[in-house]
Amino acid sequence: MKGQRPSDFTSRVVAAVCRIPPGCIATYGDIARAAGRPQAARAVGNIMRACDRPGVPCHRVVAAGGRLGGYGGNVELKRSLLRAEGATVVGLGIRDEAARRWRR
DNA sequence: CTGCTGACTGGTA
DNA sequence: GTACCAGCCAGCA
Repeated sequence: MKGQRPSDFTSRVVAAVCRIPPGCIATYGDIARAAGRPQAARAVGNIMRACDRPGVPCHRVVAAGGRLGGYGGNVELKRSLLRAEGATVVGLGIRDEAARRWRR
């Protein structure tokens, strides 16, 4: 690899999100793990919010348990985008760990 | 330079 | 099954 600077983490996160194929969704933890920080899911969310620019399908990034997480305040839009791509959005009445059961 | 917040996760009560 | 807490990371005031 290469010099792994803290800023590099951001680039890797964006690259990982860009790598998500259409019709597929990844969780913040997955992106964090792909970036090299399995526990940096929070930081990933921060980067998404700070890097919500075209080219980065942040709408394909959802929280664990089937929750959409957030989208600046347009979560419904995010849900529509995922549904349009055929992504299995299970975030309907899920709220907590019981939700992750569908995934585990 | 220091501290807080935040689009999260996992575990325990 | 549901609710709360603690931990980790990066960006910003």
